[in-house]
Amino acid sequence: MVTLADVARHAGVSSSTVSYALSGKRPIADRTRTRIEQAVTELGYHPNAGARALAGRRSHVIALVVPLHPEVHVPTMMEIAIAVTVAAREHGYDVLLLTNNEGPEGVRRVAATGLADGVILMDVRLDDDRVPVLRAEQIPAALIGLPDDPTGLSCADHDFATAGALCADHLADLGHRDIAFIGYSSGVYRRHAGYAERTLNGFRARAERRDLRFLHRPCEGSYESTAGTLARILADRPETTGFVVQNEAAIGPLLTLLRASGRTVPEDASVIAVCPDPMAEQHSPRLTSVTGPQKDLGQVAVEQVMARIAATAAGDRPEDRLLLMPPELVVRESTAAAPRRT
Amino acid sequence: MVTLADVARHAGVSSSTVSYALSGKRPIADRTRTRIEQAVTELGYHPNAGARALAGRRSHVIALVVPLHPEVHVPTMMEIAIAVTVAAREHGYDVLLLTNNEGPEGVRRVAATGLADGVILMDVRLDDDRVPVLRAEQIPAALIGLPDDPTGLSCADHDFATAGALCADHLADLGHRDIAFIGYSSGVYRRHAGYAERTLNGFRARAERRDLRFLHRPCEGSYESTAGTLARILADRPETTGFVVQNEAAIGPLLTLLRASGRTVPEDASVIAVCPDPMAEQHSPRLTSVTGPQKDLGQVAVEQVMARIAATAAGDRPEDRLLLMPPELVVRESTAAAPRRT
DNA sequence: GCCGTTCGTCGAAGCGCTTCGACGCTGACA
DNA sequence: TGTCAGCGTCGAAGCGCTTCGACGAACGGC
Repeated sequence: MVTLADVARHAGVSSSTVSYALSGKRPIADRTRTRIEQAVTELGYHPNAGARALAGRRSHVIALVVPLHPEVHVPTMMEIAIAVTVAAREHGYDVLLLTNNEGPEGVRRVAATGLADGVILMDVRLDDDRVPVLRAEQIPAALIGLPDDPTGLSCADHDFATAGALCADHLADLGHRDIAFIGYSSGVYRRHAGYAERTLNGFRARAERRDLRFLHRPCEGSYESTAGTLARILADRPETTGFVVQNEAAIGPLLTLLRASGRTVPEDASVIAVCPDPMAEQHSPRLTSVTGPQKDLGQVAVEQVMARIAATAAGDRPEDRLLLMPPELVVRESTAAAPRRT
Repeated sequence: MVTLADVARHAGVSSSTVSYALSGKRPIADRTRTRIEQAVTELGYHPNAGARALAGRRSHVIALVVPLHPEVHVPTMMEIAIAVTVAAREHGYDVLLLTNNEGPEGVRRVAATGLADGVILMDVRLDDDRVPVLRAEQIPAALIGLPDDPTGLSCADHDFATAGALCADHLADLGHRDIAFIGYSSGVYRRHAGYAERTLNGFRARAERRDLRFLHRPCEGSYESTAGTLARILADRPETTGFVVQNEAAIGPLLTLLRASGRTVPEDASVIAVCPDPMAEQHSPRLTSVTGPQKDLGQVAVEQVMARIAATAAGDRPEDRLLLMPPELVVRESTAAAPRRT
């Protein structure tokens, strides 16, 4: 193993000089620096992470807590996770993967042991039991999602309320009067997942303002459950012509079932999905959809933890940030003017 | 911050005694140990990870390299990743998330800096450029997947060749003579992803032995591309009655399209999927499928790195292990006896 | 009753890095 | 010409933990 001292000897300087040359925290003469850099490559020096963490009181690692619920849409989550690791690397940070099955204790553990300098929480519930831990231990953190009380925290999320409102507006503009909102399974709502509740609330408020009649139906997402959900909707409200779907798994079945029931999309029924663009693109017909960029969410979260880590290290009180990213509605082939009433 | 020394003072012993009491590496009197444990909880002591890594020459972290290719099935990958972190925790290890966009250099980096004690590689290609790095730097590693030359490595994977053979046998047993194998996009085969090639080879060998006629068609998995693929299959070989699908994304479209073309599954066409059980369950009709357990793969990989880390630390040469997990065929509703020839 | 063990504990020496204070130099300014 | 402010470098003191060797006490065997 090559150490700092080896590099120093090889370059004919003291080890503190090498340290400063590599960190840039003090000015070093150009000649000296190049000599050191050369020694580094010649010897193949890699600074020891443990020693660096110990002496510098920074592990250069952030923890990412990923959800385990079968309800979350895994590719979406994964896209955020990847964006987080990539963004973290740009700050010289690595990402520790934490699952939720250790509970809040896991978060405390990695922070208390100094394994991680900060934490990013995904799939934040309104009353999330990890949040009190963050506050009590003053752990630099960023949440992806919104707890009920975000004071003292940095949060980023899509503006799902607006997303819901956009759906209502779009269908109302097209002349639809009876809408069905097909959501996640009821467990998600019971768990108070913010994204589900906020979308629904945003939709509901705008729907009422626009004089829409609507039904909200949770749905497991399997073919059978979607069939049941749709059958009940059509039985309760046969005049329904607009569908809002916020459940990635239910989209495919819904389209198949509508077709099977003799309804053509978009001539007889309009479907608008709250889902990522690539997913909207791959169905047939391509779906009008509402979404925000996942990647940016991950990046923003990283910036937020970094800011909090820096502030905490400097002894300042970190600034709270709350960022709701505006969603965009993309009109594709699955929505059209409501059919004339018969 | 509470340190070992604080605990020692509080318990009235030396800090080395505390260290030994907590690690169990030397016998400590019961009375002393309980006193120490009490001090630990009273003070809320958490050992500092950096110091531990530095002094103990072990970071207690393994790196998990996840693929970025859009072709891999994300939920499957994530299931393995979760299984890995859970299994690692049981060994007192945490998991560092690495993406492939740093290339082989990322693997070298985490190992050389001592950030990670070992590495788990997912989505291993036959000629994987990370493998030479593992060998050159003697990095304790476990591969999920199979490179062309596994000497000096520990590998675990599903036995995809057998999976392919099971598919051929099942359809042959049911009397099908003309089979179409719908695979991943051609990029996957070009990339020499082992799982794709091995399944196909296993299928091909058994198909020939059983006198089956078959076509292999790569497929992107979108609705449109699946439609094109199916149309071409039926044009080239209209007498095709059996379908093997190894492409999670193509399953839904394929079923819809078969139905649309007037073929009932399983009466007119049998479909067998190489995919995880939950996915097979959620289609309609439920799919006969072949798969092995993802979770076990993650666990096995963790055991393998742990073994190699231990061996390396003890100065021994780690033992190579190659584990191919036998797949299982579950008959559900999508396969039946071939229709009588007309 | 003496020796050799084993058990339980201590002290000290690092692990490889960061960082603080100090110090010699050069150059600008009065 | 003397002074003072950087600049560039060095030495040393830790960071909090593990681990090695040592040592006293208790104990069994002859």
